[in-house]
Amino acid sequence: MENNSIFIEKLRSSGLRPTKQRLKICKLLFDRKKTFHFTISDLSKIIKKETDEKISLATIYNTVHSFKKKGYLKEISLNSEKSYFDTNASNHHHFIDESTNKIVDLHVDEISNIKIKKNLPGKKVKSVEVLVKLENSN
Amino acid sequence: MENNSIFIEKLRSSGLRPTKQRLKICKLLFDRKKTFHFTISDLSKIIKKETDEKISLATIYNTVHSFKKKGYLKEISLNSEKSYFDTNASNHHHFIDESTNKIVDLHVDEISNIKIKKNLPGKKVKSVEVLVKLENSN
DNA sequence: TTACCTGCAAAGAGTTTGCAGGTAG
DNA sequence: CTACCTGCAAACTCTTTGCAGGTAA
Repeated sequence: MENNSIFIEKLRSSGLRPTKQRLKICKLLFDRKKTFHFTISDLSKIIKKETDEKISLATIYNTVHSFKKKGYLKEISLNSEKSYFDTNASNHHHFIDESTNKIVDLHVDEISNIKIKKNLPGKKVKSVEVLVKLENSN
Repeated sequence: MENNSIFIEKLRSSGLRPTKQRLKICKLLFDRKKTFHFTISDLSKIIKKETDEKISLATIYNTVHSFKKKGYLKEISLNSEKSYFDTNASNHHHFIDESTNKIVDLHVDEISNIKIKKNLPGKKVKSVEVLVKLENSN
């Protein structure tokens, strides 16, 4: 499949064979400048719209989950019926606008340094995620 | 229904009539010293165990959601298949132990003050929620 | 050729809804 | 008496799984 070598490598390192469907998913997710926040059904709809084909849910789920496990995608902790994923896998936080349900990134240098003063025996901090909920300021 | 006046008031102020089932739910949720973190199915199982009766899911959902809307319960933003609720409705944060899925409160004075340095036009901050993910430190 | 992949459809899990009979006010 | 409530079951949504035919290596 020609010269999508970056995507092929991403797939292989995630334990996945590079197939036509998965390369399509890669292109949609990673061939963009800005962070992309999506749900599985968003992704499925975009695929159907942009191409005329449709990739089955099973394939989308397994590809997205493999990328998440490998660290190429991050899952966002919202309280929502759906799972949201983020193509920005670096350490950062989120705004969620509750009037529109839009998610916006909040970089670590846009928030004061966070220090946890309590710790639980036998446990260590794996990650600290901040969710800033927004509402209209009318 | 005798002297459960606090619960009756909680229900009425949430727009709900005080019924036997709802008073039972109130007792389980609010008649305790420590914060209680639960899912709807946890609550349903506890009711079945503690009493010999069973309250239908419809009733549990509508009562819990009314309490949440009124601000007596908080919903916790985890990325989980289920919704978690918290009987501590004050401003605070959470630890989530990913090896056991246990939730522990993190009080605001146990974390450094958080300052958001970015703001979005026309929006104001409604809440800031911190989720600290834990893993075993062995 | 072999192991893995795809698409489909069915199955699961959590949540919501419609409805007929029951209860608070 | 009326409006609201309960329990049940069906419906919905999102996600996962099983399987038969297809494809990468």
